[in-house]
Amino acid sequence: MTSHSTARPAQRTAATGRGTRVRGTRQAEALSHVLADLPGFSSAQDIHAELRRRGERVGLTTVYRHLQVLSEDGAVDTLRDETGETLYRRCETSAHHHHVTCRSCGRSVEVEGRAVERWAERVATEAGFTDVDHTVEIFGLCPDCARERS
Amino acid sequence: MTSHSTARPAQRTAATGRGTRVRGTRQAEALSHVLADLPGFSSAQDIHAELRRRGERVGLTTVYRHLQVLSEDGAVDTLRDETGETLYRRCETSAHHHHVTCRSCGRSVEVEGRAVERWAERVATEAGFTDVDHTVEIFGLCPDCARERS
DNA sequence: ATCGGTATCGAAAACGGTTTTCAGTGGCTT
DNA sequence: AAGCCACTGAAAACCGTTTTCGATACCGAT
Ligand SMILES: [Mn+2]
Ligand SMILES: [Mn+2]
Ligand SMILES: [Zn+2]
Ligand SMILES: [Zn+2]
Repeated sequence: MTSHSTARPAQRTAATGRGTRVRGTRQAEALSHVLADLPGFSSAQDIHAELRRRGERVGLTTVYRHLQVLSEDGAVDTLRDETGETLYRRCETSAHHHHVTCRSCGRSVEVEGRAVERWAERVATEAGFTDVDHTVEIFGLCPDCARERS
Repeated sequence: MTSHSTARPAQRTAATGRGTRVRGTRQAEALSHVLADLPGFSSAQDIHAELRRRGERVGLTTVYRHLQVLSEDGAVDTLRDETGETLYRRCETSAHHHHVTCRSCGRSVEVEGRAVERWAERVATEAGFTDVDHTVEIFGLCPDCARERS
């Protein structure tokens, strides 16, 4: 994916004053650009490192704070890697979906499937559970990493 | 860890014909009993607390160590809750499976389903990924907790 | 421009689960 | 009895993340 997603619904900040968060500040803008460029899931610390590489001066605390808000707003997806570290990636759709993620480089593809949604709902109901929710993550080697490994 | 690459002769507990693995020590035995009694996923600290409640003197470090080994051996299942804490539960089958877990009390049911296995494999393959793996967790309210809540 | 109020920043400290360290203990074999 | 060595556990380290709190940036009002 190329950068510059432009056509973003835009957060009325400078426009209407009392704006929603994110955007508006130099730090939020810089973070937004990095997120638009990173192709896969990255840790907060990796994102912070990328900001510094670009010459942006943003505190790690600020990175964490923005990622948390973006995550709550559904603008970024999160997942935990095997070490327990939280990884972030810009979200491309507002619909419920899951990810196929490369365990080597973090690149990921958003996928959806009624099959797994139905299955989750069914087995939970059969077990007598209500208010059902689920987490599904698929990991593998992306084409590039698989090629590089052979 | 004390690896020592050489095969560990620590299998002598089995030599006494006592049964499955990890055993032999007072601590391992006590942990085994607690795991057998706990009906759902519990944190290492909860398990440690339960041991103390029963009057067993076992160090928290030892609890972590045994749980890690049991987990690697497939004798206990693990999952991470929303706070990132690792939860443990005795595993009842050696076959690949998933869990429907109560987000209120931790009680859980083991389930399996070819539908979700096939779906995961399919979407990953369609995305060009290889060496595919997946994690699936279903959460909800168990009958008891649902009743209690209304 | 100046002032004041408020949202945001960020370095440093705190937090909390987990792992590592390392001196001691105790079970087994000889 | 002696020795080997896996096992133990209190204390410290680890490390990602959150909290604290004084500093700074932003903005409207004067
Ligand atoms: Mn997404
Ligand atoms: Mn499965
Ligand atoms: Zn890759
Ligand atoms: Zn329950």
